[in-house]
Amino acid sequence: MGAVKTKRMPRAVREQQMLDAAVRTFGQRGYMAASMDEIAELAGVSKPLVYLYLNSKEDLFTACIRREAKALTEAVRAGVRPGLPADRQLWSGLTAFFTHTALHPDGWSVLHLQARTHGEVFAAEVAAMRAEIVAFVTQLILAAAREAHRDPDLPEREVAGLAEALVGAAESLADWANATPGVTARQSAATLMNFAWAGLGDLMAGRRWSPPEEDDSPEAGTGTAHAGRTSPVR
Amino acid sequence: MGAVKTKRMPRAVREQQMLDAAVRTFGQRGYMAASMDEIAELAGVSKPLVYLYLNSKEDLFTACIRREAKALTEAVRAGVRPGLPADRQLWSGLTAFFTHTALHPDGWSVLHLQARTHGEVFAAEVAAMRAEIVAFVTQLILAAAREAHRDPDLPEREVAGLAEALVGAAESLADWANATPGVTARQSAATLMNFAWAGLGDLMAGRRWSPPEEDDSPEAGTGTAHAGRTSPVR
Amino acid sequence: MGAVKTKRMPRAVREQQMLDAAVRTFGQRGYMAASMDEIAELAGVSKPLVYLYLNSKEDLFTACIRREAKALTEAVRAGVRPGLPADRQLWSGLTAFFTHTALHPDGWSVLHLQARTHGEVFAAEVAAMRAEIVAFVTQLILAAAREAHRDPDLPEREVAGLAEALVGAAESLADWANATPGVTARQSAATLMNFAWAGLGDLMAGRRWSPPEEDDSPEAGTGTAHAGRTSPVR
Amino acid sequence: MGAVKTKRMPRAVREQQMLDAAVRTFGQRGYMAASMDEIAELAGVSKPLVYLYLNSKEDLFTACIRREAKALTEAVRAGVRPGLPADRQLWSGLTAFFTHTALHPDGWSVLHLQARTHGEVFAAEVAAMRAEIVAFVTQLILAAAREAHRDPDLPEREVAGLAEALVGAAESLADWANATPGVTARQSAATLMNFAWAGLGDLMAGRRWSPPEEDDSPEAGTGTAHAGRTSPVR
DNA sequence: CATGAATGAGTTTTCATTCAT
DNA sequence: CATGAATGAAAACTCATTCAT
Repeated sequence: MGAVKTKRMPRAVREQQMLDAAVRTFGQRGYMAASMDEIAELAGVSKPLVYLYLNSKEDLFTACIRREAKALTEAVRAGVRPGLPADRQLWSGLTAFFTHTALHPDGWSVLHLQARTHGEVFAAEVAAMRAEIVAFVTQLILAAAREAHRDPDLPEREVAGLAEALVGAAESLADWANATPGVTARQSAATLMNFAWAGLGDLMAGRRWSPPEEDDSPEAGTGTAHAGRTSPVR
Repeated sequence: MGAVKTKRMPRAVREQQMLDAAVRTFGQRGYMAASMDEIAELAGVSKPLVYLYLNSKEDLFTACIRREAKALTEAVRAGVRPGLPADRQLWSGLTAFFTHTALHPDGWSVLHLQARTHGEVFAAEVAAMRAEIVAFVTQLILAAAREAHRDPDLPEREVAGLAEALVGAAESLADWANATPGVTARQSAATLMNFAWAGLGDLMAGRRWSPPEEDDSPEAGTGTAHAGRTSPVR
Repeated sequence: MGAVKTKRMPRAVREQQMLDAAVRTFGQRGYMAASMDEIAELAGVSKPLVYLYLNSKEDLFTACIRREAKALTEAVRAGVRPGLPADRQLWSGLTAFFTHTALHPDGWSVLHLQARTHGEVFAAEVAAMRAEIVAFVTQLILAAAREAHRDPDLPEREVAGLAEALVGAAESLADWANATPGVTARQSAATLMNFAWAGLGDLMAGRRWSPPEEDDSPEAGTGTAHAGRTSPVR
Repeated sequence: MGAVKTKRMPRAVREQQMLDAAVRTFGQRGYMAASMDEIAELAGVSKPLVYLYLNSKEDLFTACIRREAKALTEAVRAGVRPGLPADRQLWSGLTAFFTHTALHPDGWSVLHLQARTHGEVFAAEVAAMRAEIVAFVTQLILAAAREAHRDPDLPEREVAGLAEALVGAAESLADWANATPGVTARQSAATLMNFAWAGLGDLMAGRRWSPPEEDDSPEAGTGTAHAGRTSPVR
């Protein structure tokens, strides 16, 4: 099993083998630490062929990102049954998401860790995919409100923030699940539903948690502590 | 401000200057893209001195991680008043967390992005800090249950998952807040409390979201879908 | 015009197409910067065919040099009418030379620039052609002396030097004309005749310019100034 | 004798050693065929040091061109005595030129062959130096006319052409002398003076060689032969 | 201590060249 | 013959790291 010296393959096949090797190497070593030598060897071909087909390290990384992003979004889309109620849709989407990230940890590492730490160009590539998912979740939250026959009086901006939080929590859980042996996709999904869905329900019912009035002084000894985004020390 | 040509400083001070420069460079460029030349110049010292004090690039990076991890945990700890009810404690802890990550974006980048993308050794360093914070949050959740005079009958394992989710969501929000102008620490904290605390409350009241019985077939055609962390195809 | 997809041409024709493409590419890019890929594509054939017919890049370049050298010498020869007086013969030879180099700038670039800058082997190839032309010019100078019924008492060696100078000046002028828009072949030839022929006439009449006696000290402080070709410092 | 492993030299000295090695390598191999490895080894240093001091192959080549151009122009300038009559000035300038090119054949190859065949940027660098020399020669021709108390009625443009021809002839002769053992700088200078100076004298006296009226048809069989710069087949 | 001089070992990338079909 | 698949060898360039002064 593994890279048997198979010669003379059609281009399309070889390209996939190269992408497989690249995703694995980039996912484990990181973009910069991954060497084209290693990728070529893992793919079972010579370096010039990698360049002939994929042009450059940058292009190769971009191709990886695109392929993995497409695979992930399609897995999630395929996992969701359009007709179901909102919570069921969210559940099945999350399950598909955690299943896919568990089956393709290197692809997930490329998307979630590597692509975001190695240049705006790559980050933008992932941001496009993420935006699509956030939009999907936003629709689900609004649908849930409609199903409950409530007018949650939630400003659009807040809904966006909640969707962000939910997606972000899912991403973190995926990392954690991949790093923690024994956690299944269903468990991750259940944890997240329990953690968030009831909170969302309360929110839509108008019950929200109110912060106390200016009681704190974190960042001990610093008067500007509550300033949040005041220009940080550079 | 910055690298004034000041001679003859005690070693401890010089080391801090070097770490300042290193955190900033690693945070902005990434571990591999950061060059020792740049760090030394930014610190206003010669390269051999950096090696004399900090041995190697790896050691320097590790030192950065340790310093920033310590600073972050201490900031959070200092923000929490032990006597308060659990929700207030969580609120103040989150506010301290978001405040600190906003004031030290390069340090946060080193901890959350760079350390996790450049080798197991560095990742382990951060994992230790994270474990501490997760433990703290776990205590809060249990305290909340006690305060509600309920026995939520939550298995330890599930509590751990919830704490993970909460911490993970906070991390994601910190990234998002740092990348989105105009979001204050208080706002981030409020969003997260609204998003999660009610869900936690429901959970502790015994109301939980129940997944449907084995209805899904994610990763179409693959029987191992529910296997979560079964060894992925390598 | 150019590489139409015409199949099944006789070998000789295909070879000429390849040489056309090669001369053009070598002339414009230079020997090393020219890639076999580019040449094959410009010739409208596949790379292996180029190797089948012409063996290697070196052989291909040599073939280019030979073809262009032959074309140039034949053009000059064809331009000269054997029966005319020496000055008229020189004039028509020069005109033919400047006309040819203007019509085939890439060929001229290959001969005069590229072949001389990329290795002894190629330079020798051109040197052979040049020797032929120099010999022809030498004959013309001697003929001119005979026509003038003078015995100029020119040592053979000096005649050789003069022929060299004339040919060299012609080469320089050809480069200059090719780089300067608006200069015709007749103009170049006229400039050179005016520049040199009277000088030659005077020489043959025994009037020569005499250098002063050892007055100079070029290459200040170096006693070897008059040494010309003594082995230079290596 | 040669590159003894001398360590720890001041930067200025090492840079000259590197330029020496580079001029020699570029002059003999050509710009593209010269490898930075070879240059570094010949200079007796490691490659990184070459890059540290001279940035890139392009910059290194440019530095070579500049240094050699400066050396050549200064050698010629130093060889000319301002007070002398024009022919004596030209004689001493030519002698200095041929002496210098003979003593520094690699430098001359870099200037005359390599720099002109490897990119506009380099060619421009040499063109500047050449323009300076052509201007100097132009002044000499005009001075000669003045000394002869003649108004040669030569249009400025024609004088420029003659200066070009003279400089071009000198360049060609320098190449030839460097390739032909036994030719001294004085001999080259004398040949060129004999070849050209009398011709110039005749020209200034109003005696010029007149081409016959449209008698020729070089480039046998081609009707466009006399067109000089008609667009060549591309 | 501080610093300029110096390098070993690696990186990405390109190209002439060949074979199997 | 024609062509797509494939590579050995080398090139330019970079960087963490170390001494001698």
